Amino acid sequence: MRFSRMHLPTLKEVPAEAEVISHRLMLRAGMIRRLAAGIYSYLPFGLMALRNVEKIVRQEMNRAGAQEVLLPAVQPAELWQESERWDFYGKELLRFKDRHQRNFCFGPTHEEVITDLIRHEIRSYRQLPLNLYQIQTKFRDEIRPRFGLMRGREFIMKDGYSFDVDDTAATSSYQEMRAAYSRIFTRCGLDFRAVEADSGAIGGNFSHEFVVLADSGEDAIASCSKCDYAANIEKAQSRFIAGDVSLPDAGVAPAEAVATPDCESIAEVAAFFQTAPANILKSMIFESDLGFCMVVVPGDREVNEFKVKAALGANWLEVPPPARIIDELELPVGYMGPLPVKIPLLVDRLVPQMGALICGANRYGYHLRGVYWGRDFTSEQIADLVQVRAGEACPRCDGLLQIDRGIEVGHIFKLGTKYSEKLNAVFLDQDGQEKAMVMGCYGIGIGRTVAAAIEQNYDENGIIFPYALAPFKVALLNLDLKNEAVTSFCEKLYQEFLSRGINVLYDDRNERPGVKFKDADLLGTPLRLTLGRKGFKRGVIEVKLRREAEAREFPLENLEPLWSLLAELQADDSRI
RNA sequence: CGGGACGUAGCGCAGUCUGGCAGCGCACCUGCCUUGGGAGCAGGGGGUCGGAGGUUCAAAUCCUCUCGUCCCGACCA
Repeated sequence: MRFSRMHLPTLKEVPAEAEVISHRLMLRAGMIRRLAAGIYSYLPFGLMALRNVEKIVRQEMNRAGAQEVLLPAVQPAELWQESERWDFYGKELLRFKDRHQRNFCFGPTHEEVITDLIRHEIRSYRQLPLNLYQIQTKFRDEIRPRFGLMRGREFIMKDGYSFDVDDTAATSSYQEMRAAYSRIFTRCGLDFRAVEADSGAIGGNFSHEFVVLADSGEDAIASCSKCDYAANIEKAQSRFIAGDVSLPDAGVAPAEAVATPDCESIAEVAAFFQTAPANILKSMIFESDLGFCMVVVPGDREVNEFKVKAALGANWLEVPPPARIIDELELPVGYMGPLPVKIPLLVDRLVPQMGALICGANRYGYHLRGVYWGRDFTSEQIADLVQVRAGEACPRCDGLLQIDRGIEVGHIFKLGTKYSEKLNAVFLDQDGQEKAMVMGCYGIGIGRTVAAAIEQNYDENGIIFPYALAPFKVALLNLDLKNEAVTSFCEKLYQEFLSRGINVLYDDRNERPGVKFKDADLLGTPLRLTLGRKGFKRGVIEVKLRREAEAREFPLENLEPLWSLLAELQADDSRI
C-alpha cells in the first residue's frame, strides 16, 4: 500500500476522551473513531489488525474441528423467554420492537440462537459432537463503557458452542478448545495466562479465562511461581497455614467497651487504639437469597464476595445499602461486631488466630477491646472468605502466589445442559434414550485482543505490533522522492515486497523525513526500511526493527540479508 | 443509579468568575522555501460557542431545563 493513497489519518494530538494507552494509540494511529459511547468505527488500518486476529482465530478453530457459521444479530424475544433470560439478563440486553410491536433484542451472546438451530437439526448421537463458531458484532449495553475497544458496547466477538453426548465428551471438547485458545494467543504474540475463573451458578470447575498480562487490566489474577496454578482473584485460594488459636489465660480480663467517637473505618479505629488493622475485626453485612448474614475477617483483609457466596451456598449476594442495615437489622453501621448478632455469622479462618482483638460494640461510638474468638463469640461457619494476597502459599504446591493485572481476552465455559434442557435440544443415544446435549461455550474478544496486544507492546513513540498482528509488516520510507535514483530503487523494492506477498506500507508522501519516522513508529510496523540520498550514495539501505533501538545497514546490491531477516520474524511469529 | 468534571473550527485548548467585535496552537487550502526525527515565511477557508427556553439594550459568559461525553463508585454474563 502506498501511504499517499491510504486513508490513514494519524494524529499528533490525542482526543481528550482517551485515557488508557491502547485507546490513545488506536485513535492516534488512525485505527478507530468513536461514533457514540462504546461504539466505534474501524478505519482501514484498524480493520487490518482485527482481520489478522480473526485469521488466526479461524485457522485454529478450524484446526480444532470447529466449523464457522454466521448467526443473526437480531433475535426474537420468544427465544430469550424460553431460556428465561429475557427477564434475567437485565438492562445490558438491548431490546426493541419491530413495526408489528414484536419484541426483539440485539444479540449480546448466542446460546439461544445456536441451541434453537441445533435442536431442529440434530436427532441422533451419530451427529455429535458438533462445534460451531462465528465471528460477529455483539451488543451489550454496558453501564459504563470505557477504554476504547477494551470495554465497548458494540464489539466483535468470536463465540463458539460445542454439543456433546455426555459430560466426558463435553470435557474433551472443552480441553480441545482450551488448547486451541492457547495456540491462538501464543500466535498473537501475547503474554497471557489461562486462569481458573469463577464458574458462577452453573457449578463445576470448568471455566477458564485467558488473561493478557497488562498493568492497566481490569482483572487481577493470582498465579504460582512454581507450578501452573493460576486463577482469577475472584476464585483464587491460598493454602491455609494453621496457627495456634490463642485463647485467653484464665486471669485475662473480659472484653471492655471503649468510647471511640468518629471511628467508623478500620483505619480510624486502628489510629485510635494505636494498633495495626490486623488486630481489628472487620464486620460486614451481606444479603443473599438466604437472607442477611454477617461476615467477619481480619481488618487488613478484603472480603471475597465469591467465596462468601460459595460458603453460604447462595444464588446471589450483595452488599445492602447502609440505610437497610440500620432500619431492618438495627445495627450501627461503622460500629458493628459479632457480639452478639441475631443473623448468621460467617467467620474467616484467620480470625481464630487473631488473639485479643478489637471489634465494633454494636453501639454507636463504641468499640470492644480484648475480645477473644472462642470465649466471646463463636460460629460453626468458618471458611476462607478473604482475597488472596501476593506472597501467600500456593494451594497446589509449596510455591508462593503472585498477583498480576490483566485483560480478559477469552473465556471458555462448560455450560452443561442448562440451555439444551430449557430449549429442548435433545437426541437419541445408542440405547434409544432421549438425552439433553451437553454444551460448552467459548468466547474471544477480537477488538479487545488487538487493544490488549497494544497495551502490552508500546513505547513512548507508539505501537510495537507483534508481527502476526501488524497490519503492515514493513514500512518503506523514501526520504528523497525527488531523487530519481532513490525513488526508482524504492519503487522496485516496493514491487518486490508485493510480489513476495509481504504487506508493505510504502511512504511515498511528499513529507519531511521527521513526519515519516514519527508515523512509522506510531504505526508500530515491525520492520522499517529507510532510503535517502545519502544512504543511496553509500550503497546501503537502513534497516531497523521497531522493537530495537539500533538500526543496521544492508548493501543495496545484495538484499538477501533482508529477506532472511523477514523470514526470521515470520518464523518467530508462527511458533506454537 | 449516586458523586465529580467537561461540551467554543476536524483535533487540543483559552475566553465564562466580572455580559460588550469569536480567539490561539495543530490540521486543512494557495504560494515560496525546506528535506534523516511531527520545519519556516506569507496569504486563505472553516463557528447555530451541544440544544431549548428565560433575564438583558446586549449572552459563549447570568438563570432554568435538556442532550451528550469522560472520570470515580455502585451494578452486571
